[in-house]
Amino acid sequence: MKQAPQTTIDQQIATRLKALRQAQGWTLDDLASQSGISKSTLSRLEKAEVSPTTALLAKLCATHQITLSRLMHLVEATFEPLIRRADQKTWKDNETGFTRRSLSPPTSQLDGEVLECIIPPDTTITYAQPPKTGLEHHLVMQEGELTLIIAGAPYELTQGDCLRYQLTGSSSFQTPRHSLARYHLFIL
Amino acid sequence: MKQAPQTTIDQQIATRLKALRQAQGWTLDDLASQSGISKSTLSRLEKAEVSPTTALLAKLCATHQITLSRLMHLVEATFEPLIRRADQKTWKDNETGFTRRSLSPPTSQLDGEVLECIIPPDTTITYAQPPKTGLEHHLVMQEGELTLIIAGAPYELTQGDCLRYQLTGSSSFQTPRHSLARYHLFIL
DNA sequence: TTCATAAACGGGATTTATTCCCATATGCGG
DNA sequence: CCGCATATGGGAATAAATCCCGTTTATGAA
Repeated sequence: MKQAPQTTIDQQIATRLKALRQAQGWTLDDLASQSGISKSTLSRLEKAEVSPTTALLAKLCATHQITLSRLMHLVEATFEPLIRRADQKTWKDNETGFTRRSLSPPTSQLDGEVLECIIPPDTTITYAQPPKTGLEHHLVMQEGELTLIIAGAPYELTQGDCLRYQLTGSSSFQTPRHSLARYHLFIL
Repeated sequence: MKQAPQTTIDQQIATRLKALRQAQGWTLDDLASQSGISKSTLSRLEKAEVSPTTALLAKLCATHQITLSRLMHLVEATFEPLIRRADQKTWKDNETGFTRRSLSPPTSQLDGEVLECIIPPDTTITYAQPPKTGLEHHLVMQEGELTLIIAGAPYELTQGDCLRYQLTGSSSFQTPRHSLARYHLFIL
């Protein structure tokens, strides 16, 4: 969910609360009956027309199943804009040697995420199901060669090629004997 | 706007028409009065409960200021998933030597876009206004050094660093004397 | 061509969702 | 303790989309 830059803390809370509600698919009425807060108040809250009392926030957090501190954290958390190469978290699968480096890790305020992946030569990695269906992927080959199969269709990629797809089913990544594959993956 | 994968042509048209309407900020009523089509029909159209007649589509296209063929193109256009390095369009500013290569060009069906940019040494590029405000950028340095100023804040980037920001104001890109800058830019 | 069936369409009522208005309550500073 | 600003709840009003039903139009078979 994209949102315009906010200024005051109340506005940040407002948009966050609205997102929380809509994430559940609830209407103001739904939330009102569950939380015991009138929908009028909820409406004004989400439009940041009033500054909510802590008692009220506590009730809301209760129905949303999150702690007050977590809500505050969600709101305050100003994501780190710059992530140095040295600070990027990497994860390696020791079985296959597959390396996944998080260049731009997920944040509650951003919709996109960037990874750098390295697959050693002569390796096949298959995902039966996507973590979340319909995610948009842009894959940019940096180095080496890679065959991937998306929804049954095979693609042969070499350096500089770019493949876009919306992942809804299984996917398979395969490197040839003589070459690894290093690529950037932009997910949103 | 993200959309789940569609199956039938009517569903594709439906979501596209809805997007067109909402892009203008129009309600069903607004569009109804402008196009001379009842909002009931419009509602059913956008829910793909009926298959629109061509006469009706023509009226709609007229109010949306697009040709019927263009609408059909928008709908049918199945974006090219694979863009080979050799096929990627590049644009070069001969004044500054700034090169911009479109790795994953914009498509009506995708929200993200990928660019590879190269700025020669000792060059400064300044944008007073973003093309569209609030766009989310993920910049990954590939090679060289770059100083950029986003909303007044300066950042020094070297190979492998990643900078994320939502562009709302001016931005400035500057390379040092001794080094160019090559980077990937993910925009959504 | 004609008839039968199915589907699209328009008008208006209905439902759903949010915002506005006003009265009441609750803090907070002097 | 008083007064003022502000939050809150109830309910009315508005906004927006959907549903229902009668009418029209297209399509296909005889």
